[in-house]
Amino acid sequence: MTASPLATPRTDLGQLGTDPVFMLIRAGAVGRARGNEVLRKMGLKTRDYSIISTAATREITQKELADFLMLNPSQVVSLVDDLETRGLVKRTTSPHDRRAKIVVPTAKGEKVFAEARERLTQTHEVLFAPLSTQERETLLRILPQLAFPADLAV
Amino acid sequence: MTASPLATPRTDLGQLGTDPVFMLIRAGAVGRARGNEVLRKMGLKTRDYSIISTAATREITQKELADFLMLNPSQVVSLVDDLETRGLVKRTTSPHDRRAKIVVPTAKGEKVFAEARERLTQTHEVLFAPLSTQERETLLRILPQLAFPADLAV
DNA sequence: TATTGTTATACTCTATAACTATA
DNA sequence: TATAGTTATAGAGTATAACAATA
Repeated sequence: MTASPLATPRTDLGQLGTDPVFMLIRAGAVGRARGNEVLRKMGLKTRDYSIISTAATREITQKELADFLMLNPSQVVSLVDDLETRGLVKRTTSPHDRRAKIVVPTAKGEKVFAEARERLTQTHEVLFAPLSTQERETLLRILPQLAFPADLAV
Repeated sequence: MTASPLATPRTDLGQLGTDPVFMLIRAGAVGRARGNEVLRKMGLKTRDYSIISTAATREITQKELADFLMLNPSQVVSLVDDLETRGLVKRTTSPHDRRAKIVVPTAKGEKVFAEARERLTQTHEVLFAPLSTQERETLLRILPQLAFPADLAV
């Protein structure tokens, strides 16, 4: 058999191997790849999941989704269009601001969300298997500070 | 003034706010955005930096770069083409395998790398400012395991 | 006047297939 | 036969500008 492409870097990572941002990006890419893989048979991508998941647990407008998920507003439009066509979410006009559209999951969307969430949680077991319980706790405490920096936007 | 788009999520993150992979992706995106911002005046992106940085500290072929950076081989071709045109790297044929091209930084490339590295290190000071010394150490110990999983490729 | 969502459009990034030269 | 690099091309993702409705 041929060696894993990841085996070599593991022994000699070079300068980037000490760059925390590079590793955050790569770790995220690994996780996203696994997520897309496991969601594919549901016809979803992690991007879709991020919309449904947020809409299912928070009242949120498209503008807020764009900020939260670091997407362009026009991207949110087409993502929500697609999810709406598939009957997973619907748009409702905000009672406080008739310009804003609140994205709400349908009953079907809730089911899909629950299943997708379950599948993704299983991938986490694998992804974070190398970490001790304490390391996982530390990571969960650290990440929000890096993912949502207090100082202004990105 | 208007509130930061990141202020709201900070108070109520919804379900994704507890998803470690989502936060890895977002933290990486925040870091990359800051990196691109600070490298822009050098005419570089973090993608270019990742090539130069690795070539400057390791003997590496284009194929290995593709695996290490999770890029398509054809992407590496055009990235290296561009860097070579700008006189920052050159290609040399591997003495062990005449198919393989080793990417080597030029003297100019070394200088650019050193300056870029300095600039990026400064952004890290800001990005990781919220973390204690111990948290930073833990993070640096954890990340390689997530970024370079032992089990096969992505 | 400014903002949300929308549309159209351009731009960048990524993936696929076919080719060459080497192995 | 298989692999590294290359090329051409298609597809997916992202960014920009203009507009209508609303604030």
